[in-house]
Amino acid sequence: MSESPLVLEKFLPYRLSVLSNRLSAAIAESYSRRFGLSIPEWRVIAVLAPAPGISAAEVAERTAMDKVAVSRAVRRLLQHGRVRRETAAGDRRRSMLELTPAGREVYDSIVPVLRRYEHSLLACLDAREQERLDVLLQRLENHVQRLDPPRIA
Amino acid sequence: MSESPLVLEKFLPYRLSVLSNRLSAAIAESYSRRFGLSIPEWRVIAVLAPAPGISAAEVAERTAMDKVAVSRAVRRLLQHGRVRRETAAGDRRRSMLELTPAGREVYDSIVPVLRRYEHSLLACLDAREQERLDVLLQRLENHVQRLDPPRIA
DNA sequence: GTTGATTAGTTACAATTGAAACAATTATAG
DNA sequence: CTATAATTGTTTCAATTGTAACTAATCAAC
Repeated sequence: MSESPLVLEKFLPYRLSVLSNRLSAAIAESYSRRFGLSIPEWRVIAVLAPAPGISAAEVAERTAMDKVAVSRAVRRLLQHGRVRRETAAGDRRRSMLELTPAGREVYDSIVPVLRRYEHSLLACLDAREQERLDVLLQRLENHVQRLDPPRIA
Repeated sequence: MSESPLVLEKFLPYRLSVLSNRLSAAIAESYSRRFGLSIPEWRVIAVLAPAPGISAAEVAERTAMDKVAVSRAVRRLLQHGRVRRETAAGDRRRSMLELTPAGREVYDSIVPVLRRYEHSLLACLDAREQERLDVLLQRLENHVQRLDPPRIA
């Protein structure tokens, strides 16, 4: 019999999961409805826009997606004419990806909406609190990497 | 052409998503390896432990899962003898769920491990910072609910 | 150069998930 | 009562995802 039960609503990883899922769902709904984009597709677009010419592996790194997910997202983006792919000169395994004008249009339509949404989300915090949140998250982000995974008996 | 690109690594919903996914994956790995539990199954166990007798719908509410996911998790827990189900007296649609001794054992094995993990996660913040994080998350949690979803043009 | 190991990316198959339709029971309206 | 609606939970089918195996190209060692 455990002394005090673990209350899910107070358990940090669970709280982050619920909050994050709500946000992701709300956001994904908007660009899915308008452009038929999945979350992985949007993420690929988001990193290609400011860094044209990077490879699929680099996309995977920057989006925290695995290479299979990137491959599938890229294929659909190619099919819809939103991304262009060339083979890298000097290494024919590597691809060079960039947005097409159509892809750029999608990006340009979505960015201001997401900015507004983030803004209205953060409206419940004043400037100092926003700064604190940023610092705290950064700390957690760095720390999680080095953390030993939990091990059961 | 958007004035300044949206940098994914600084976009709050994305940051929360990556952080939360890392945490969930690390945690799920531990109880999956040891007990063959999925995340939904663990969540069902976690809410049944302190609230025996609740219905599937109540489980869904408390875990932020949808009823289909609860149904499937419960079925597997029943199969493994970790949960017991009765029909509610007075409403034969409703089920009454509770952990079996085997289910309770699983719970009791996992809880201290998750506590330790949360503790070592929070070790990168001092007491005041932990308090701040709690307040900020609570504010965001409340706020997100009332927020209009983002709408693209 | 040739062999073996690595790396980039894709494909195939299984497992998970989500949306909609469904059966069974209870509640509501007349 | 009876008909309609609403609720609880399950099932079904399609889409998404994850793991592992795979192809092709490059690198490293000798």
